[in-house]
Amino acid sequence: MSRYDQKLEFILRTAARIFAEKSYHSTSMRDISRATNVSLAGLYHYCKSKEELLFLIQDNCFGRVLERLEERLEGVEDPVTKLGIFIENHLSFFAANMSEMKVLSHEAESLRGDLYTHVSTRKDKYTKLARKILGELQESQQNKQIIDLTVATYALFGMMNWIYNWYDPQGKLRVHDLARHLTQLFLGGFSPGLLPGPVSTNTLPKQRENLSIWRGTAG
Amino acid sequence: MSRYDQKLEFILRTAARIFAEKSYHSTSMRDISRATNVSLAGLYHYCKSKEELLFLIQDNCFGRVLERLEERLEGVEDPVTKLGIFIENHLSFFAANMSEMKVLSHEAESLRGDLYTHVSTRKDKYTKLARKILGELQESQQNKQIIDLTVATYALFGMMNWIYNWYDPQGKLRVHDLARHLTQLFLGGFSPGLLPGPVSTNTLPKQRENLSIWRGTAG
DNA sequence: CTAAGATTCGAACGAACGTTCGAACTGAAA
DNA sequence: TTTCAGTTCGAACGTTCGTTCGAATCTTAG
Repeated sequence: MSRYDQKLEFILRTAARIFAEKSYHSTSMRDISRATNVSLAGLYHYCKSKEELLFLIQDNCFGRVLERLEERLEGVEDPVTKLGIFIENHLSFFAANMSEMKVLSHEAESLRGDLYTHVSTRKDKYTKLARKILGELQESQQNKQIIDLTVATYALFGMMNWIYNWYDPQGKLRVHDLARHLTQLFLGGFSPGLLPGPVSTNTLPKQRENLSIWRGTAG
Repeated sequence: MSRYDQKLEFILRTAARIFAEKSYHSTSMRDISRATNVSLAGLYHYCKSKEELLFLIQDNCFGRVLERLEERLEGVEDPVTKLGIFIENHLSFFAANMSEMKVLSHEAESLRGDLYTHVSTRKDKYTKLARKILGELQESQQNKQIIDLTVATYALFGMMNWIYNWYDPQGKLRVHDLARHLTQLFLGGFSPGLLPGPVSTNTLPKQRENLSIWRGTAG
């Protein structure tokens, strides 16, 4: 690994940390310059723009997650095992690279043009892989079609990606236990056996309500 | 409702839409001026700063969600029903005010100082209410302590709040059905009856791996 | 050593930012 | 009509932004 690559990686790591702390758009190149002890102009020897920094972080991130996932899924047939691997892979990467993964989740729309398209395509591939696993899982059961596949897929990603809002990898809860809990929650639910029957019909508003956030105007 | 209040609300609505589209920090007061047809200086007759705009959006948002939730929860005892109401309330507000709720979820850390504290306190109250409901639900069952309460709470919020990344209120899937699916998924799981047993032990990496996003360096 | 490329940076660029200020306009009360 | 508070805005402020450029410094092959 060349000196150039090492320093670029150091810059990307640092940029990811700051992007995660104060968001991409309110981080200045001067912030990154200060944190890396590389002069403002010097940064542009390692990237052609601030946006490329964000792109490189996101692209590296996705590349590694996908790469490792495909390795781990090789030869596995059982859908339940597949899902377990998927969740474990996603969360352990997340926990080991909180800044980068937060940037990946939170700054999805901060890229524009080709860079955005490139990352979105990868993201789509990743999402579809998850959806496929859930589809296989559903097929392998008797009770089919209970829960919409799209809803389930995004619910899974929501559960997993939301952790950047609360999870502390240094805290008491280990990543592996977190993955176990979320897998169990997703597969078996929070209170298996309970039917949410009365919820779905009795508690609905009986008439049209004003659901607007703002007082006194129609929603 | 005075003319002043009406115009302020119009500005807040518009600002929320733009904040949701291109994020708070990359939206300029000039963008809001252009979209509202209020001059740049004119905006400052209705707010004292750009940050106050964000605060007013978030605070109004939370106020209404909490207010309506407390109304609907009044007198309800059954934890399952409570949870159903909570999810339905959250999601229907989300769907009816996608921009504002996206801003609330996505720009949580964009406020600073007292404004941040104020919104955070409200958010905390809301989170604790959800946690309390889940606690009661867990108490009312035999199988206790299966899933960590903190994990479950944040998983629920992750599932719900993530919808700003994919859900289209104008699309085929109705909010009520979305709420039903998510409630069912959370309570009963995606495939109730399946034990994720083999996942938790067999598929773990047998040795320490490099989990870093970056190639060639230690994680 | 010398030469040549790779790396670094101080200084500056034009553009865009949030905010302010005083003047102009408006509408209703007197 | 006069008055005055409420509302609007053009113009400008000081600051910070991403980026560039030419020169200086460092590294290494010959």
